[in-house]
Amino acid sequence: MADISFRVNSKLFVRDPQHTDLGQRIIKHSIDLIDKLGFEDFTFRKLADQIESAEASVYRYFENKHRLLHYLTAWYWNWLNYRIDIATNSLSDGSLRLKAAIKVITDPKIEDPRFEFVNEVALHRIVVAEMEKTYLTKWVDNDNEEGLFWGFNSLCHKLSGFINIVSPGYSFANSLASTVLLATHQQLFFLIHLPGLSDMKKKDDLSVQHQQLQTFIEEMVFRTIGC
Amino acid sequence: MADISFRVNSKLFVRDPQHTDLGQRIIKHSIDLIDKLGFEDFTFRKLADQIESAEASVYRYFENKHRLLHYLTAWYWNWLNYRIDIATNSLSDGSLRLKAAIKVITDPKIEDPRFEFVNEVALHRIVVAEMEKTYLTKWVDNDNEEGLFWGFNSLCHKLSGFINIVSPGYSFANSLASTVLLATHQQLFFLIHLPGLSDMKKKDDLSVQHQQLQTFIEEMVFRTIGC
DNA sequence: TGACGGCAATAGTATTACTTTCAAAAATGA
DNA sequence: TCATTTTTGAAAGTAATACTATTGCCGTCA
Repeated sequence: MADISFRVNSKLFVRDPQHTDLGQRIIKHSIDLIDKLGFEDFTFRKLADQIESAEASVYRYFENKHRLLHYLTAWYWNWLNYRIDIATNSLSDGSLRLKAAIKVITDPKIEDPRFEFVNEVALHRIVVAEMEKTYLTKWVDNDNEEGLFWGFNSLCHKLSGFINIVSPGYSFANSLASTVLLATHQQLFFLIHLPGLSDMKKKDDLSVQHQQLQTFIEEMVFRTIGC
Repeated sequence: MADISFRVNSKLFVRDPQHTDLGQRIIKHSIDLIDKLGFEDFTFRKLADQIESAEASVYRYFENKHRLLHYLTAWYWNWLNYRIDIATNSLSDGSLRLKAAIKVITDPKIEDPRFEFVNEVALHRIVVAEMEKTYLTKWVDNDNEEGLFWGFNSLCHKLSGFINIVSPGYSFANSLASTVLLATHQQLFFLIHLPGLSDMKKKDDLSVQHQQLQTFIEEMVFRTIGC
């Protein structure tokens, strides 16, 4: 198996967690713990207990828990970006590429054996439930200057690039792309917690839900840009 | 001037703030303070200092600051709902009604003299910056059971009702409506803080920005539902 | 051997969200 | 108008949290 890892913005961490045993345990167990407790109830103390280390040791890898959330979501966006590359690089037709990208974004997430210490299924749940908290803060402008949103930005621009190839005259490719990325995850949140805000149904099984989601998003994109 | 007020879910407060002097001061100054400090840095202690009252007194009106945010956002959604009613009740054509509703949602917000102790311009900024925090919590399921999202739900269903009149066969009216309501506010956030995610430009003046926003949303809705 | 990086352990700080208690003030109502 | 009830203010207290600071140990590598 190829030994791959994403280059994430070094501002996201104090010390790169990918290169040490403790760092990898921090990533792995923080995903499990945030998924289990929710981000608010998650603390570095609880994480340290879980990995049988000390609170101060976690702070040597991440400045605070907010930056750790940044790191995890950035990793997720990079992962989607990478999977879109794989799914689209053999396709030459613009519409097919856009369609393939939407499929990667809306498909149910399964574990990716290429990344050992990341549970992608749990991480996807975290992104659905907590992602907006990366930017709904008073630090958003500073965080953006430091490039902490590079992963999301980059994915967004990949999508808007695809959109503009299919429909060069469309004026709102970035807005549509960001709306689509957010809506995809928000609709999954609504489906579970606020079902009146979505048309997908809880009772349907996962694959049916995601099929409906894909249809909703695909129709919205292709009709909006005029195809 | 007509003395009107919205009936909000009584679970939103401990004691109805609309009926007492202290309650009205809490509403007025909490809007100003949250707008100024952001929701995280806003505390009942600071609010009490501002209105020259006591922290415990504020707790007699709202169980906690999270419920106060619920109250303010619910008020905002009710306000939009009410203004959509006014803007559409003379229109009989479905497309025109939908268009008018979108205009109310995307138009710049100005102060509404019908509501004395609410600064709608500041409240709109709060909704743009903090709204998602009403449901991105571990209490979301309980809050939903208690009907705390009734205001947003109701607005969403009004919009999806309009959508279904224009296009009865469209299957995702609720999802499209919720996506539109969120996207409208999120794009305004991006425009200010993460401009790479939107196509509206900071340098444009307010009315141009909102004109672009309206065009973006209107195109998205009408093309998606097939008109 | 010894300098150094990495880690554990402990204690400590400032802030926050919220509660409790009690007395004073204001509104109410007979 | 006077007694009663309700509402408010003031002050203190509690538990949890996010984060910091310090110290000293252990293993590695020059």
